Amino acid sequence: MRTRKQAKRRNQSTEKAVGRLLKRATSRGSRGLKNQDTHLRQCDSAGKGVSTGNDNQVIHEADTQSSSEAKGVSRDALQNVAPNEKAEGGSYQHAIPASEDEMDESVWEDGAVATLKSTSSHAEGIVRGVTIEFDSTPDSGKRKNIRRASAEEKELAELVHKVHLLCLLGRGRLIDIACNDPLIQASLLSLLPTYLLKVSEVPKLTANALAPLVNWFHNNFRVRSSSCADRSFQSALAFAIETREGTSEEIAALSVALFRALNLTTRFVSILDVVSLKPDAGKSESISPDTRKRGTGIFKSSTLMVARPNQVLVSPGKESAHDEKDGVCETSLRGREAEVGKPTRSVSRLKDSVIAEQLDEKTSDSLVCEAQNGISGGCITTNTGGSKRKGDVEFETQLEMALSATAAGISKSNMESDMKILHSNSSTLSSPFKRVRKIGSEESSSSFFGISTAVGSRKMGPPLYWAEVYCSQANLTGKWMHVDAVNALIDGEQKVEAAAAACKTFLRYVVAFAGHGAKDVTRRYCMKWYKIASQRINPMWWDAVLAPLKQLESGATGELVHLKEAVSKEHDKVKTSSDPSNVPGSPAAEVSKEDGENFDAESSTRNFIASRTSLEDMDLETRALTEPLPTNQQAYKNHHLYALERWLTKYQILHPKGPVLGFCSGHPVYPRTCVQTLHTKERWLREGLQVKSNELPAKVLKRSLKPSKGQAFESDHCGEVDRDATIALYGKWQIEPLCLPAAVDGIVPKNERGQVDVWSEKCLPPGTVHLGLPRVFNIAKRLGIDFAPAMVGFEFQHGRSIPVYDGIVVCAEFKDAILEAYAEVEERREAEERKQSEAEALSRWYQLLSSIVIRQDLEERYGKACHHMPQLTLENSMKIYPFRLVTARMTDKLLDASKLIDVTIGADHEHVFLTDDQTFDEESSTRTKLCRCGFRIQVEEL
DNA sequence: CTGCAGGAATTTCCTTTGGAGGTC
DNA sequence: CGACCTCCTTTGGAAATTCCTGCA
Repeated sequence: MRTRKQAKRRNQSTEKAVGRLLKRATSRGSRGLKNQDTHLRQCDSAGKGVSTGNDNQVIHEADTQSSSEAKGVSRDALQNVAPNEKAEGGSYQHAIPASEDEMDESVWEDGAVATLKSTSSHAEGIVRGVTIEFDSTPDSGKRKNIRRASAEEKELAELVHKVHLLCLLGRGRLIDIACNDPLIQASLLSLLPTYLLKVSEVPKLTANALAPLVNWFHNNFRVRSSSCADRSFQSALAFAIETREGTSEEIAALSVALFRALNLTTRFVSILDVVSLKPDAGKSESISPDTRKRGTGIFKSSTLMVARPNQVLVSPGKESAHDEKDGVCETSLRGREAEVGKPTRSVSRLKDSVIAEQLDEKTSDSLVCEAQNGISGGCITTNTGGSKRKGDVEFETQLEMALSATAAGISKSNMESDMKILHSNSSTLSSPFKRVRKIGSEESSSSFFGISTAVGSRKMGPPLYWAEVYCSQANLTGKWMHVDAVNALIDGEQKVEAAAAACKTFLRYVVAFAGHGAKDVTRRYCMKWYKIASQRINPMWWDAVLAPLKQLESGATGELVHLKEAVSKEHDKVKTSSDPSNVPGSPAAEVSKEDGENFDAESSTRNFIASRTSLEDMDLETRALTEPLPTNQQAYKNHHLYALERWLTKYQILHPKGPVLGFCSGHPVYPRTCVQTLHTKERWLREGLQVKSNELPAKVLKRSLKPSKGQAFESDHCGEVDRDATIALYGKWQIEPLCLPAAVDGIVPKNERGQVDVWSEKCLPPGTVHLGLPRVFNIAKRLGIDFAPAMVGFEFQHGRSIPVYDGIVVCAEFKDAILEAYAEVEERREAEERKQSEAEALSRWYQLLSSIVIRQDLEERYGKACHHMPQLTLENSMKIYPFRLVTARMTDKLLDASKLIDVTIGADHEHVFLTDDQTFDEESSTRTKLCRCGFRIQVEEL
């Protein structure tokens, strides 16, 4: 729109200029054209897009003029140039502008003229530096970028995304395998102080037990940014052990190897930082390597800087909570020191460093203390002693939320009472919204309370790799514990998302690798699934890819877990709560179903044995069902769990309309499972379903009948007769399997158009078959069998939708008879066709050879002087002699066409082509035959 | 600076049941 | 005279998606 407006404005100004041109007659006649010229050049520059921008930049740098001065300079420059013009032509001295508008215009025009005419390099430079295109360039450049990605580009981007995913999966497996390397594990064990070896002996593993180990590791291994790409990952790991430093990937892998060496069930977890699924996102993504590089650079140095103070501050064998706390606090300190120490490149780094310096000026001690105070609370709640309790609490809240999200009956009363209270308390609708907001903020503040300012700031790189250690005692059911040895973080799964987000890394795929397999554990780390859902690949594909890997992973880590009765009950609850949410086609729902079944089987025994895998699946599923309500309305547009009525489409309805799960901006939030897609009767029919009798339409749409161009006037006269045409829509619950009238007495039941719509086999009336054969209706007609044309769809041609037919529908009893007759007829037809084509071939050969004979005849009669006989080929002989030249006299001389291939009769001489005189050219597959008389013929062999 | 809401631009999806004129 | 073939104006409008802008 804006573009059009601008174009319009430009046109208007051009028109004005043309008008003036006409008024001012000859002296300034070129003005309007020049103006147009300028516009053209502007357009050109717009077309150039980026390159123009660069040019300008170059000019800009050369001039060392700020853009704000450009206008002023331009005028000055032009004024400077003007005298030259005067001196040369002098005709411009009358061009004193009468108004502001005109002055601007003259400046533009003269600018262009001056650029063209000026010979002084200095002036040229200035003028060029001020070239008018400058103003238009950024705008046009921006506009050029707006161009949408085509379907092809999207497809390509998706392919690239998939390939990248597969590569990263492969990489992850590679690392996982390297972590199992006995040599690497042994080397790590040899470095480990003996007091830490006892970790493996702890029967009931918790986060606390891991803390000293993680701290030791963190203190002894540092992150280096650059990697040596040449060597294998195993040797890179060995080198990293030797030097005690490596890439964050290597360090994380080493931590995994160490844990595995200690007999801990451990996974290598990685964020698959895959290229975007959206083609245009490549542009924004292209920045990300920079950020990444920057991040890792700082990260690396920060870690380097930390090592020392860390050793001073943290003594091994301390209480885990303190260790953890110190570790975290120091990360922030590290970042600060790193910034001071490193030269800065980008603006943000500059900012960071400024802040860092400011921070540095403060007393670092107090800072550290503050940080410690701030963080320790979170750390303690997260990690010390409370991990078990916290897990329980989490589990309970999640269960509650799952129930409220899905099981309508249970939570409805509570919800209603809540609503009543809310409504009685406030007259406005905004209050429920406020409440939701408040809850949300409380939640977020509490859950992220423990986040260190460093993890999740840009000072550190995105946490791309970490380990997951199975802690049997971390939860009632056992838990996969997030262990980030690089950043000395344990059980910080909630912090990962924020940390990644701070580094502009999307948490789209978090994959855990073990036992040569892999499992998607994104749910554990991603709290806002709706934000990443659209950035992930089609889940069907992803699940299919992961299925075999998941099995491998499960085989390696999925030991059986003995559960207490209480736990199993809770899981039953989870199962029931997840059942109503089973949306067909949603893989998550399918998983939950399977789990439910598994669990049924398992809980039937008294011991309640479940595998770690199924427990984890259940945990992830619970998380999937317990996402907090988003606070912004737009998040509900494609939210997998919740829906707002305002985002429903024309063909959607809420059924049942409730329960209300909360409010967003005053709008009630419903479970997504209540959203039903409606269809017309015809549409349901297409799927082999029909609307139950006596069902009223769930929704009635007004069809806006478009009056066609010819009818436009008529409709004016007729008023709004056609306007109240409606479309009746029905929902899934109003549908039953299609029962069409069965075929009776060999008569096919037909629709009002005398045909059968065969959208699928389901749409066939009972007792009939679809014979999708060409020309079969002739047979049925001939045999006197009742049939109906089978319409299989529509295609658009010339602005109309045209039904597409494919064969016929007949009663099943006639199928064999028809097929038999059809085969017979088709055989006859084919024989006929073959005969025809043979006859045609024969006739063509005949024509060809007659033409050759004619030629020969003519040659002999009139072309005796011509000694060298031109080569006759099939092609040019056909070109030379049109078929109609074949005369009756010639035809007499022609024998059987098949014989004529080898023997051609001339007027007085019969050519004989002996096999000895034949040559064959392999390349062109042509055989050259020679008669003793010198006549030569080339024949293409097939 | 970031996130959100609303609007504009653009793409995708859904709908849908030829006929006049010429030739054989 | 009827069967068959060819050509004609390219859907087209609503929903969904994406991008931009202004605002808090």
